[in-house]
Amino acid sequence: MPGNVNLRRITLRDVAKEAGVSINTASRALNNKSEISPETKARVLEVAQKLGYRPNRLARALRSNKTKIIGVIVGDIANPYFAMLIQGIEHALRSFDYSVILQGTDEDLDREKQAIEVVLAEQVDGVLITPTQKSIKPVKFLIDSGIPFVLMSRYFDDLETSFVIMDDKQGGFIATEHLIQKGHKRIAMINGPFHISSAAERYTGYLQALQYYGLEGDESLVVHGCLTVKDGYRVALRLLKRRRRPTAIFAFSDFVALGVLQAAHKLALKIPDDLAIVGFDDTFLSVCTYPPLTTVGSSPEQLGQRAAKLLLELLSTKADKPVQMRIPARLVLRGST
Amino acid sequence: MPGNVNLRRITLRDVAKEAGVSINTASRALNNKSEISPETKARVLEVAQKLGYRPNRLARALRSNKTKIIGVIVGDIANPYFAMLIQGIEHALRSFDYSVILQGTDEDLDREKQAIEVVLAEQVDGVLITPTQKSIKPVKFLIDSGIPFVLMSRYFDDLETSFVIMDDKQGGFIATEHLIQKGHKRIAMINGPFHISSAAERYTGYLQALQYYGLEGDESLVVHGCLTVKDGYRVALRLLKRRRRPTAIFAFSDFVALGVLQAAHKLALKIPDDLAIVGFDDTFLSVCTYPPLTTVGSSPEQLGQRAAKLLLELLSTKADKPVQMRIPARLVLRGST
DNA sequence: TTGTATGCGTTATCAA
DNA sequence: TTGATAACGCATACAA
Repeated sequence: MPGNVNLRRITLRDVAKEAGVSINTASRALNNKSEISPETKARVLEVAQKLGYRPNRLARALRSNKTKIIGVIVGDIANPYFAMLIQGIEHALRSFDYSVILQGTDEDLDREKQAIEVVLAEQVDGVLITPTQKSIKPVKFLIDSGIPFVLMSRYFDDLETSFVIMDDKQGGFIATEHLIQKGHKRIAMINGPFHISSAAERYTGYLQALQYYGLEGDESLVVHGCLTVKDGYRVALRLLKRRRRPTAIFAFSDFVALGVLQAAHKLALKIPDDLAIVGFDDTFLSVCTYPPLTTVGSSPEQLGQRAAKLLLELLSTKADKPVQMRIPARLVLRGST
Repeated sequence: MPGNVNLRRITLRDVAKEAGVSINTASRALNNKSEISPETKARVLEVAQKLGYRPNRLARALRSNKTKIIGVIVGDIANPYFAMLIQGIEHALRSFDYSVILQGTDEDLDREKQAIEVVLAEQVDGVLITPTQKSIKPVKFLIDSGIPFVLMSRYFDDLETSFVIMDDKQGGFIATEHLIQKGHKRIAMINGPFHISSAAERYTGYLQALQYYGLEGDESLVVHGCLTVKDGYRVALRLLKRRRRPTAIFAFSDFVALGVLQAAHKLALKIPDDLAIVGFDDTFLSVCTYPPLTTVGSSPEQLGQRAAKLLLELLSTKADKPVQMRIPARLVLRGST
């Protein structure tokens, strides 16, 4: 780490001069181009090393139209699900010399548009986004812009884009199935906002499981629109105070399940005896509670990694046909069921 | 949102030509420079608007040596404390047209060095960092590099840098004082790694409070080195299984306190009757548990915001003397004490 | 295999 | 008040 405060930054020109070659030869040496003799290349590399040359990414980006930066847009950074997603992305991109510019939308449409404008303004090479799905417009805008992007966790049925999502329908099914097999008959679902594809699909899976096992659904046991711990707490409290209360709750996410757990504790219900709870996403939260949460999914980190890798492929191959991945959900048994 | 796929991006030259002025006049108009007639300026602005001109940040950055990007380096993005910190930063920077490049260190020294190299390579205008403090080197390197930066949450006693931290000593004091006033005599502390300034200072505050109120400390009730929920769980379990177990635990963070809570539930201890718990940081976690956590601090979001604003000031004023802020800690009473 | 020269889109320095 | 022109550091078409 040569920390040269005063010295001007070493440029390619410096390296070239010192190595006694043209600036262009130096460039080729450093970029692993083929048309160059091994000796020259070695010499240039050595000099570059000696001088502590660091390419100016700005200049390179300006010239090559590639910033090596990826725009990442998620709902809420403080939500553990997104935090883990981001970690996975960062992890996957690190080794490929890509950086991440982060934007949060707070699940707000205007903020989503704004976030997209920002990352486009930064001329990122690609975008990873969890769309709010409050409108299809921002994503359409992304398509029109021509920039490669991958949707994460959510997708649009009527839009031909690349995405990496969970198999949410299946996830909803196995979560519900599990509760049924544990003997539960009154299974509530505290679901996310219905315009979000994952919420809609998990709900479908829930219904299918009930039907498959011959249980009749009870619409009054289903609440949509919950995203936060507070939502989960509030709704669970209401459901659990009913006369014929549910004996099991399938929550949209671990985050929401945390609120359910809180409500259960508040009402002094024993978990899982008085109430069984299944979360979703398999975030670290699910092992942080007492009892630990039974949950469905596969680590958000993995989803983030896959989305990042997919985007990189899209960037390199220029393949124009969208790639769509559904990660199978699995049940992670812990103490809450 | 004019989404022009095919069309070449509008440049300053286009605007200039269309407005019938020189490229340079156009530049002045768009950058609010003074030496320009109001009419010309108005015309240029209008044309720019009509054409949907977006300045190329890369070119601008290359020329002006200002990327309008801030490097943010934190321990662990998935830790709610850091997640909230990041949110605060993002929030504060958004309105000033700065973007954020994010790097996580996992509290690892090599990764910290690497992260710094990355943000420097991206030529960020400034850095916000929560140093691992496993070594002073990375921060020294930052100093040598000449780039403006602000330490967050942690500082080095023997280093003259700008920082924004909590008043951790005071925080440790009031947390402990609160427990003492609740009648507790055997107060354990599950502390963070001692090389981290906040851990060291909270411990000092803890000791001072004990002394101030005439309680004698018991070294066996103090454990350093805990950062995660799992750490908190493991250590709390051990402490609580002792014959003479503590009746209160002061945890290094809400995150650690979550583990303590888990252990308490596991042992079927009633909170706060059998065991009182105080967390630290006032993260959203503290309202997500049952019972909600009494905690100390002031929202990490605020700290992030202040650090970001301070950095912006440093960037604009070029003031060379470090600015150091200590945010007073306050006790947030909730259900766990 | 190597070097020369040009341009990426800005901002800044000078003259006009 | 304006305009021509030179950078910024790099990559690349083309010539040698």
